[in-house]
Amino acid sequence: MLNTIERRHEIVQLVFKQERVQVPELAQLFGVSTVTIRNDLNELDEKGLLVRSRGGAVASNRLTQELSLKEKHDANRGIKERLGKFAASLIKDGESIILDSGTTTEEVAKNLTNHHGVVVMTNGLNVAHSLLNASSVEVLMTGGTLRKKSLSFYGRQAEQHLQQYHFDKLILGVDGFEKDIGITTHFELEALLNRVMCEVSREIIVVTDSSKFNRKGVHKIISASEVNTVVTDSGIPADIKTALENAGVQLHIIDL
Amino acid sequence: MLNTIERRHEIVQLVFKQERVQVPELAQLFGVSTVTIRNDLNELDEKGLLVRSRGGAVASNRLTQELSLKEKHDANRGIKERLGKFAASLIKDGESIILDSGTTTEEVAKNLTNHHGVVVMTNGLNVAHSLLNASSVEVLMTGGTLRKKSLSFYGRQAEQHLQQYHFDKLILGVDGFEKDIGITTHFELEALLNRVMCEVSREIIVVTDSSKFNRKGVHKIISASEVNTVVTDSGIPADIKTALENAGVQLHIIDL
DNA sequence: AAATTGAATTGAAAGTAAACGAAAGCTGCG
DNA sequence: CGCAGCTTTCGTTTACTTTCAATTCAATTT
Repeated sequence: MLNTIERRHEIVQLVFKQERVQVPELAQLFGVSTVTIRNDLNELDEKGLLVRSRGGAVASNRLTQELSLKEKHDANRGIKERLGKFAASLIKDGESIILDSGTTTEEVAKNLTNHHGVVVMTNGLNVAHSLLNASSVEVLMTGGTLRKKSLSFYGRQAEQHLQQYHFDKLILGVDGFEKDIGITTHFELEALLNRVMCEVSREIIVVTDSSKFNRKGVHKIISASEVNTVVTDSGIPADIKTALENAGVQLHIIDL
Repeated sequence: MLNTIERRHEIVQLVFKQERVQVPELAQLFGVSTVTIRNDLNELDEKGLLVRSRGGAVASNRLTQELSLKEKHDANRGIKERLGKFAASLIKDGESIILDSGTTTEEVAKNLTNHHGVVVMTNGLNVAHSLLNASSVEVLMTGGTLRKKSLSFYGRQAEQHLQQYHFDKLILGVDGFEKDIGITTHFELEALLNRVMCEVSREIIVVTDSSKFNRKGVHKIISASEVNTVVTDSGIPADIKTALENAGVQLHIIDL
């Protein structure tokens, strides 16, 4: 039997997943009365987490935004968690690093709570958020213009800010990784900023689940051979694996 | 037998691991009364380490926090909401503004969702977060060094970033407001940044509940006469009211 | 456009489990 | 000893859910 918060949590998830829900459907699903469901829906509407409609509720934009992140999370969550955990282990106490925005790097951030004296620069709101609990990690942020879709900051200001520092390591999440073209992304400003990140970092670590290989976005960040280290899962295609090894890239492959 | 700190630590781990816990379950597990467990859970909820629910607690994340049944027991919350709403009405479509960090300015942010073409620069993580829903508001962030206690960014980088812009209005929340000394705060870097904010804005609007009058912090931001507009509640002391009026400051007083 | 109709919503009352508050009891420490 | 910080007990209060009746709503049919 779920309590109020859990039930409402589920409702929000459900509304997000299927766009709309109906009162009787929910009542049956949770084994409570329709009145209770109506109370829930009204409360959630009040908080802006969904929009009430007669007979049920529909998703609100806001949610779609906030959860678009969460959802991506779901698809490969398990993998990303493990990649994040491993990537975090590559960071030593006392180092200064850049954490790119994105769900994978967010997982890295979550695993930095026990690191000491680490300085983390990021352009991702979610990353900064995850680092709030890491009491001995200093958090810097690039600032810039917020792209709400990805909860991250871009723009000339962010780039200028980065150029005034130098970091030990950069942990980069990517949209696409092809062996000939290199690392790519869909959003131009992101590519620009990522390029600056690469410039001001001694070591470039790419963390990505294997689904990103042989995919390419429009905007190139850097070529594959410039990457120092890749953390990925065992789904990595064989040809890319050998190509990276030949290029002298250090590969860490996490078994699924 | 575990001591309080150890027990609470265990509780947090447990909540994290199994998503939810229940009071009787924990009471039995640790061999203490349910009242003690409830105290623990309430403490941990305050600290944001979990979210209290009736009968137990659930793991903390963005969603559950919003769902959290208990609204902040901040006595001034109601006032702040109203001040925020009013201050937001001072902003016209198309203007560019700075929103200082803080709970009061966060309330302003929440009321900007229906403004169009507004550009908001902020140094507050919570402000940025609140503006995620405002689809036609562009959000800029100063970046800088994160001060976790106040969820906001400070430092030279933030100041430099601001100096490259010019804004129509600055909405400032303050720690202290004295008629002779002016606006003050407790944290030096905040004072420095706020001073830059004042420099790059045409109009300075201070939003504060009346409890801040005749309190002073260590670091002065600007003197009272430099403020263009003050939004506060009717608890403002009479002498400050007349002093501000004489200084040509525009006063908006919200009735309690 | 008015009337009809069945579903959805609202409001009030009641039951139950949980939470709260105050006072008293423990425990360890200077 | 006496204080401070937890913890317990116990009586009271609150929160949540349900039931049931009354009302509103939306979409037909007349």
